[in-house]
Amino acid sequence: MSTISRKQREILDREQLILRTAREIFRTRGYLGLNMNRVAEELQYAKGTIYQHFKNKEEIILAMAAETLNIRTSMFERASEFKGKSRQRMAAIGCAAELFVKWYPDHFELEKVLSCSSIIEKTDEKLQEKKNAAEMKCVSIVAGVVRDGIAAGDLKLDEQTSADKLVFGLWSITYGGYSVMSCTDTMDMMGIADGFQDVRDNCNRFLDGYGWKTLSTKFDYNETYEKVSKEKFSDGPIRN
Amino acid sequence: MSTISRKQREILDREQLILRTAREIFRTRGYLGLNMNRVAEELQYAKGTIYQHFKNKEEIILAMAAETLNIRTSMFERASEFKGKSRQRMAAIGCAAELFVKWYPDHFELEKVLSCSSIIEKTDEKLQEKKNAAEMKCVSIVAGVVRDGIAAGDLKLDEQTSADKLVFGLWSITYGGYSVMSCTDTMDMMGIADGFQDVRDNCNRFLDGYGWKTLSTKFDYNETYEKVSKEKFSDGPIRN
DNA sequence: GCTTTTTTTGACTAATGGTCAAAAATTAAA
DNA sequence: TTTAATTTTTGACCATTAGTCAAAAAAAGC
Repeated sequence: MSTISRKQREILDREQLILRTAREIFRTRGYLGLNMNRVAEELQYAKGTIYQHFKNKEEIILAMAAETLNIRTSMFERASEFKGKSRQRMAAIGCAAELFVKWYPDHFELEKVLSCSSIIEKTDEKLQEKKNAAEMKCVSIVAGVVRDGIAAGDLKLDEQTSADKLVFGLWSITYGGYSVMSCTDTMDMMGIADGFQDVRDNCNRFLDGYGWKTLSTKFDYNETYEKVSKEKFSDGPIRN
Repeated sequence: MSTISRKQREILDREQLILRTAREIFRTRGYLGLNMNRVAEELQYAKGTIYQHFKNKEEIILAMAAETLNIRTSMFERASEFKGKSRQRMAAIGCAAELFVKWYPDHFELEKVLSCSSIIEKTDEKLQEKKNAAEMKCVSIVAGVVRDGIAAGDLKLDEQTSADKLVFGLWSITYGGYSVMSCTDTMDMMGIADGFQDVRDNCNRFLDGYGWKTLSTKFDYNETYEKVSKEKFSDGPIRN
């Protein structure tokens, strides 16, 4: 006999159902096309029932983002377990980040919406913290590899440079790069043809700048990407 | 005798008035707090009159962004005229970018809103192109300095690296960095105290990675920032 | 002056957000 | 099994905002 009733289970399952449906609506019609009426109609529930689960559509979006961020976390975790020198493990995480963007292209759109302050302000702080926690985990995985690099003597940071600053830099290059990529106009304008490759290379040069061994000018990290992709992520995206 | 009538002038001026008012509303109440009713009420015009100028609030936001982007362009132009070696001129543009973010903090919020595809899709393509043109100018100023660096022999790029890729990288670091900074939660999470300094440093290390002379490990570019700030931007923000 | 053209207005419809009392379903007690 | 108490669901309802358009007002032309 389970600890929760059949009804309770039903309600819990419905939460997933709502998120799945909302994801589909968001994917096809975007932020402005997603609304509580439509979700309710699609699922053949009354509007009030949906409101029992989420205060507003912004909370649905936040919950969806938290969901995919958790997937990203597990991808980062898996990547960080790649066997190799510290900088190769960093490249492995880069590979995970790249695959994540390719596999879950909608996630970025969610993030962009949630970055608007008047939108995120409509959501409950508790829910925000859930998303932050997921992001935090990702950050700490990256920071862990940086620290491993330092411990192994592959990377030496001076007084002014903290491991966090380096993580911040990588975050900026990838987040910024993928953001710019999501606007084709800007990409054309900049004359960037293969954004993914350029983000890789820019990360590498950045790490070269901090002198993290082995420098990308001495070692082809694209090979590592290939290897990680095969070894760790050959199953393809996790669907839920 | 002017070529346009008094009435025509009045209408043209009102466009500015609308943008100024909308900016104030957007600044205090954000995307969701800005609406055509409020703008009309604030200006004591009928709603229909506002609609004569802008199809919807998204177009107002786009127009505001184009306006501030033009200011940024002129700041970049001024910075690129700084007398010094190529890499110092690049630092000068970094200084301009930093001051722009500090002086016009609302602009980033506009950009975040406009990065949401379902929002930007509501606007007229002609208007989008106006904003893109302003951004394009900024990009080409940066690309110009990169090319100058190559011409002067301060920077040597290999086969796989185009000047554009380098610009893309700088764009990613600054855009990504400032984006992350605009969310205090993420900053705390990452343990970043002085984001502006870290963006500077990360840009420098990135350029070091590409070997752009003089390396930041050999030269203090913070001094250049100071100098540029005094020489080129001592008047403070342009208000309109 | 009068006529034509342009501009402004705000009442109107439509769509969405969000609430809540009543109805239906479920669970607990007798 | 029946009845009472509790929980969940429903959709009518109100408020807000988007967007339209015929009529009124203002401006321009003659």
